Amino acid sequence: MDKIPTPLHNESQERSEVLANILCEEIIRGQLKPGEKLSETAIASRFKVSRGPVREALRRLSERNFVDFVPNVGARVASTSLTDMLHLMEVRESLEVLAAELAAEKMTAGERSRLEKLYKNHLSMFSRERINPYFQSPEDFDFHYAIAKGSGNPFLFKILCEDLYPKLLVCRSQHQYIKGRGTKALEEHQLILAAIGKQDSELAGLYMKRHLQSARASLEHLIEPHM
Amino acid sequence: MDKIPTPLHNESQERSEVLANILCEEIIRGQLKPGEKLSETAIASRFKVSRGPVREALRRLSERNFVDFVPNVGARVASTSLTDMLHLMEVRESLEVLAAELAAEKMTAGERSRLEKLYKNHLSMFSRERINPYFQSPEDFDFHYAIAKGSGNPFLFKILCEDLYPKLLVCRSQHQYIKGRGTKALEEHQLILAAIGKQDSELAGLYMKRHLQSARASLEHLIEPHM
DNA sequence: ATCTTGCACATTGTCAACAATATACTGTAG
DNA sequence: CTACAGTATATTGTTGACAATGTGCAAGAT
Repeated sequence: MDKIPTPLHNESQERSEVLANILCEEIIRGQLKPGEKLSETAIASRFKVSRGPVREALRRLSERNFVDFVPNVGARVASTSLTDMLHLMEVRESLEVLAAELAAEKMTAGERSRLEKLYKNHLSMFSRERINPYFQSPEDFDFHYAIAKGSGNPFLFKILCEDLYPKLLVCRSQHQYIKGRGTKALEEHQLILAAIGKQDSELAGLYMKRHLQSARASLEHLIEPHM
Repeated sequence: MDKIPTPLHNESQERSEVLANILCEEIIRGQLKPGEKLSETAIASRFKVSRGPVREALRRLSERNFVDFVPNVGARVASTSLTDMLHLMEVRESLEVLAAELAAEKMTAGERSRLEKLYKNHLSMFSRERINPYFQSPEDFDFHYAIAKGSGNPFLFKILCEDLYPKLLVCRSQHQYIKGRGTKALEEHQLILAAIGKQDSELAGLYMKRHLQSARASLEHLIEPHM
């Protein structure tokens, strides 16, 4: 017999997980503003659930640093500064160089061809609508996801894709940071792709380093004037 | 009026946090075996609290990957293989090189002298009781903590000190992995310390890389035979 | 003998009421 | 008018009961 799925009820997952995902999404999309109070009762009544699942969801988000949590006071949407973003990029750079090196060593032929297909899709997409800023678009992240996965290191993957990238997305939405490093980023991807194709680990790492360094540099330029 | 603090009640923190810390500690110490079931009711009655705080504590631990959690089934102590440990060391290496480089650039004179004092304590301690394996002892981690802190990058610090190190401790306890790389590790620390003292970022990174590579190598030797 | 089927049990998920703590307000003293 | 104290309110923390789901056992069919 078919189930009739309602937004929150009747799902196979537990409510607290669904809630955490929804709230996380809303924080990333900027619908929940940084510093905004996350009242348990308010959220509970909004989603028509009791406070129990809400509390568990908020605990999870706090563990992942999407909300600041103060005992007996409550949870607020974590606000991330541009300096935070710079720190994140610093860590990201170091980890993605490792990911690129490992990917060059360990990716299977199938994974490599899929990465190439991904790149070609992005290329044709970008040539059609060149206004669209490529850097840090969902497609840009796709490319980096694939490499993180290809590293074969599940911890590396988790830190990059489940911690760092979402956090960067939050930063971006909180600062309307939409950089149009389109063509340049694509060219850099091509170099990385080629190095991985040749299974040249050092080269892949080097190009990845340059790729992210230039991204970080353009971010630093954005910060300097404000100081 | 003075409060009479009972183990769990009357603390300033909330119970779920205290519980999470206790359970985390027990997992690290190996008192809770990998794969062991963590029944909510059992834990609740053991600590004389209701299941609510226990659930929240387990959610937190699951978010930090100390327990595997399956909805509607429950939580179990996460079991980590030696391969996991190798993956962790891979990530650690990359991040600590960054930390050492940043520490060399950014540590204040005060922080540097404190690091040196730390090292000298370890040195004298080790010369007294040289049986004690230094590598991965609490003291060894102290040194790395200080460098992670000195990097000035809070995210880097969090990943290293709150995610990676605890996870490594779990691995160690689950495999009785106690390596006695004592003198060698201390010598390596001295090189790192000197480089940081000279504020030579590249050199500090290089020595840190070698330090962790040799640690990882000795771990790999441990794994090979089992394959 | 082995595989299903159904029931009983145990465990987890959710809820609503109660207790403890923090916040906001109001009135008073300086 | 400002600063402080005390109280009222709102929010969070905890609890025990109830509902939903998963697990294991036992009886019967193949």
